[in-house]
Amino acid sequence: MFNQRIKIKQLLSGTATGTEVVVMGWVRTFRNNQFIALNDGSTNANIQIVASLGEFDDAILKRITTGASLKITGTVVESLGKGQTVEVKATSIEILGDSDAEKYPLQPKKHSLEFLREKAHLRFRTNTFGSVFRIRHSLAFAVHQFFNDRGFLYLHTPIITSSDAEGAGEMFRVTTLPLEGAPKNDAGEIDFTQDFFGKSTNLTVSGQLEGELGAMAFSDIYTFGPTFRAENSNTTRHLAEFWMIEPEVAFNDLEDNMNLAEDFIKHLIAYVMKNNIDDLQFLDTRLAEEEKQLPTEKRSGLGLIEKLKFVVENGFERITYTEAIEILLNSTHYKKKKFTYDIKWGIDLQSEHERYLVEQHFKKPVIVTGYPAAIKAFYMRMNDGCEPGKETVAAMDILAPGIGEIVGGSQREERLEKLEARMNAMHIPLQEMSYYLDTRRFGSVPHAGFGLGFERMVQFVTGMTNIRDVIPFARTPKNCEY
RNA sequence: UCCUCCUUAGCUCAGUUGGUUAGAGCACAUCACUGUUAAUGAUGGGGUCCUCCGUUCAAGUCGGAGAGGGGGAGCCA
Repeated sequence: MFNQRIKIKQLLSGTATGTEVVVMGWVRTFRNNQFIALNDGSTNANIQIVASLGEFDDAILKRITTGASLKITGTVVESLGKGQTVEVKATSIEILGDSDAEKYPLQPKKHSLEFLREKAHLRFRTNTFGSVFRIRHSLAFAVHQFFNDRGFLYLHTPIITSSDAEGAGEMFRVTTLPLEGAPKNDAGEIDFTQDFFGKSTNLTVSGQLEGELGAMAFSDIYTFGPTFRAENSNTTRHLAEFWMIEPEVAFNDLEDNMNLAEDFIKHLIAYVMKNNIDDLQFLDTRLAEEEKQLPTEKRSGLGLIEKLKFVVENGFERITYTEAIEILLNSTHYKKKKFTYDIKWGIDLQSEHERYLVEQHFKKPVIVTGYPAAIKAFYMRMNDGCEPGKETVAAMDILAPGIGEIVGGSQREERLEKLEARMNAMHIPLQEMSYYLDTRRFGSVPHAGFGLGFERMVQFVTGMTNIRDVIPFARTPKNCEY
């Protein structure tokens, strides 16, 4: 058997001195022709391998370059140096893979995130991305743990869908028809009856509608899968391909929904704080150094770990849309005319408004409920007893410092007549959505759910400011490498 | 899609009112040193100044167009 190695994380967590070990990994630095900092991705901490002078051929030593992969056999010993408590005194060094020092792009120095973004296949080997992607993994695990512990069923909703009425954004078409000379029907339109599925299909923009179908049988379901939006969005918080978590719960109202979302977010953060504290500490330090470059007013004030701790330990602020508008209208920020966009009841809150509420006014996550019906999706439940012209829906958005909207959700409209009326008003074809309306026809129940953008959650927990740095291979307009 | 900023060595960046041979640190190579912590010291190699067009005696520097990237906005998660 080739692989009898010990992982560096395990080795560093208390292997007795004198133990014979095999370690494998990639060279981070090679100092003084004697000291190899070896990393295997299990942790940012390197194990120092000592290649004592005179014990190894120059031909081997020359091949120990940054990025090269090694198999080391040796003994765990107490370190004579100051930077580490233990090290491995090598008895054999095997070069598994050479790395041409002149051509290897990563150097033992700080690289810009922009540069590393273009070297996405190698950036995993850096401390920053090592930490980010270990945390991303932990968050994904914690998602499943949270819902499994609560008896939710993980429902796999389709990636390819024929439903185009969700209205969540521009869709990527899926077709096997030829680009040139696609078959046309009598009306001169492309004839999708000849397409692979016999109809027009797209990549999903949300699993919610299918999720609702599952919730109407299993009571509590969640989805966690890739989602695709063909929006021409060029921002630090949008991707064309991203992962979304969408729980859908029968018998829940809006308040249950908010409680679930808040518990969920707190669970994710607490899990990472428990299981990835060394990675968080690395990112915390990194962020603090980055913030030193910023002018005082742009600094966040709280360190990364402090911020996470604060979120876990404090309740999210809960306000209605109407209250939010009042707060904004009464703010000195508004009176000094510092908002670009006008504020009045009925507008959709702009980024600057959300940021003001979260970062200036409350300084913590805020849940805004009861948005005007006119600016929200058809499936959201109409609130009863609204003033005419000021109809609201049982929607809720969770706004987080630094990234804005992290969760969007609602209690769904379970009353068939009201739902149909709303769909008609919004020109959504009832015929195509007949399957969806069936849930309201046969044993409809109050239910609610939300969507959480997984990458935005990773951004929040890691403090990374650009969403392209929290997904292994980002897909954005005009960019689909790898 | 809109606004704005940027593009000089492998990387990070400097480059004066347009002026002669475009610099630094790191990286890389060679040598020295050898318990180093992004090792150190010496020496050396390394440039389509993003591309094209224009202004000028002269363009890395000024103007225009294009490409790529960053930040912000809209759309949203």
